[in-house]
This record gives sequence, C-alpha cells and structure tokens, in this order.
Amino acid sequence: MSDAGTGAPREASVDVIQRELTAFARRARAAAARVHPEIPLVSYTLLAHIEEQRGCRATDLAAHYLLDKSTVSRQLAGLEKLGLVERRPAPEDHRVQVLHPTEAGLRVLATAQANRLAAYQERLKDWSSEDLDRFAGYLLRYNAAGPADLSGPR
Amino acid sequence: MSDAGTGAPREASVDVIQRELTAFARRARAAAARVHPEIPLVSYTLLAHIEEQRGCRATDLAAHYLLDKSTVSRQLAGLEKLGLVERRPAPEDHRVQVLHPTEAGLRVLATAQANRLAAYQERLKDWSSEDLDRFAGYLLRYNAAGPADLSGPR
DNA sequence: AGCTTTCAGTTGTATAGTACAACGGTTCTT
DNA sequence: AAGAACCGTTGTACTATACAACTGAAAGCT
Repeated sequence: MSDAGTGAPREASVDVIQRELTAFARRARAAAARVHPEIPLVSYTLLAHIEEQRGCRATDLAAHYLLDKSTVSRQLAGLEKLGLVERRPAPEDHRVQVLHPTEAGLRVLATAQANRLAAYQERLKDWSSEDLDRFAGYLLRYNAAGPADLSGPR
Repeated sequence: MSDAGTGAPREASVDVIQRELTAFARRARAAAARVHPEIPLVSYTLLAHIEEQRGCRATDLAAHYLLDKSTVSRQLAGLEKLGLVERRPAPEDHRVQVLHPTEAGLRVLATAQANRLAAYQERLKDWSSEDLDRFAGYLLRYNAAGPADLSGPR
C-alpha cells in the first residue's frame, strides 16, 4: 500500500512540498522540449486548452494561464503560422476571435498527448493504483486553490 | 481524513497527474518572479543548492538541474555580481571553482526561503497534517525517479 | 617527457517565453 | 454622443536557455 509520508511535522512537509514542486517545475521545460520538439511548446498547452474548451478567446487563455495577453497573442500567431489553430471572428462581438484547433492541430495534439502520457505511464509504472489516485487528488486540490497565490506577500 | 483520490482507474490518474503537474510548472515561473523580484531568480535555486551542498562546482549544478554549463556560468556571473556568491579556486585542481554563498547570499536566501515557505503555508493551511505528509511523500517519490525521464522516447 | 584526450568554465550567438506599455478598433454605459 | 471598458496587436526589453567554439588545466599514454 501507500508508502508515502514520513510522519514529519507540518512545517517539514510543507517545506518538502515546496522544494519538490519547485524541482519539478524547473525540470519540466527541458523535459517538455524533448517530448515534442516539433511544436514550439508552450503553445502545446494553449492548443490543448483551446481544444478542451471547444473554442475560446485569447483573453481566456491569458487569464487561465496567468500570461500577458501579448504573450498569448504571439503564441497564437505561432500556432496559426503552423496551421494548428484557426481564428474565427465572432459575429456577436467584433473584438474577439474565437480560437479553434485545425485538423492538423488536433492530430498534433493527439500525438503529443499520447507521447506525454506514455512518458508519465512509464515513470509511474511502479506505483499502485491507490497511490496514483491519491497523488492525482492531491495535485488537483493543490492547483484548485487558485492560480495566483504561490506568490505570497508582494 | 484524506479526501484525495476519486477511485479513478490508473490511466485517468496518470492523466490527471500529468496535467496538473504541467499546470503547476507553467505557473511556477510567474509566481516565483513575484515572490522575490530582487534576485534574478532561477539563480535563487542555484544559490540554495550551493548553500545546501556547502560548496559545490558549477558542473555539479549543471548536472543536477540538467542545465547547460553555459547557462550555469551566466547565472553564477549574475549571482557574483550581486555579491551573493563567491568563487574560490580549488587548490587541488585549478580548473574548478568552489562556490560558496557570501554573507549577503545567506541573508537573501533566508529571506526568500521564508517568503516562499510562508506562501506555501498559506496555500496549504487547510490541509491536514496527514495529507501534507502524504503529498510530500508522493512528490519525493515522483522526483526521485530521476531527473531526466519525463522525456520519454527521444 | 611529450602528445593527446578529457574536463571546467567562459563567451558568442540564437531562440523561446515572457512582461509592460502604447495603440487601434469595438462595444457598453451613461 | 462621450467616455469607459475591453480585445487583440505591436514595439521593446529582459530572463532563461541551448549549442558551439574556445581557453586553460589535468590526466593518460605511449
């Protein structure tokens, strides 16, 4: 069964969590770049979100990922150039563009997702289903607490 | 007690883990930049490692964080310019420089660490000690699997 | 010893990702 | 209709990063 946990006091646990999440974050980019060199690859994340939402606006992406709208704008420009995303003017509001993955975008996304998942499957292959389930639960809970407040006191 | 976990099948858990870790990683940088704007701040991580190791070489840092040595070199140059790190030539081997935090470095580190920890404490304040402990354990286990292999098949 | 290989770190160059500020259109509110 | 609020783009700048070429130092082999 679960072998996670060491009976450490609260502060120590928080410290470990902080440290390990940070370590993960640092490595994530380099790793991501290796998984799918084909797609510029933060873009991948945006594309995934667009697909999930079945169409969304640039502003939504910015809000969701805490990115500046200029950043999103440029990422989208890249995705469009690659033919992975399509912008459709919204008839209702001429300011907005509704974003949709193209066919090619969906394909790329599916492949990348499969690769990613395979990599994670491999990495987690020795974990019990119970541990996986709990770990997933904790991560959800952690992230659900709201995007911004890793930031602490400004 | 723990409310993590949903009884989901393996694949779904892995998918959630993948997704949530990625979400975290994406947000981490922006958040980090807010926590301590004073220190260029990946540098912070390197500084922390130097301190922990009680002196180490640039190459060690590169290996540990999967960074190119040029990257580390520049980061260190920055830290040195800020007076946070000191390079001491190794008497045994004139190629290497042993890195040590300066007094100022230790101070900055302590402050930053305190801020970070406070931010995490706040974010995790509603978690039970047991959940914290287990979450920490899972993260350790995940990261311990080795730095490189999020990358999957090259 | 002398030559070659290997290792540590720096520097040149290029790229992604990002932010902030300024701007041009568009829509909403008085 | 005027002003405020909003959506997206573009100009500019900076951090983090990689790769490749290079210098200097140590180690290994004849």
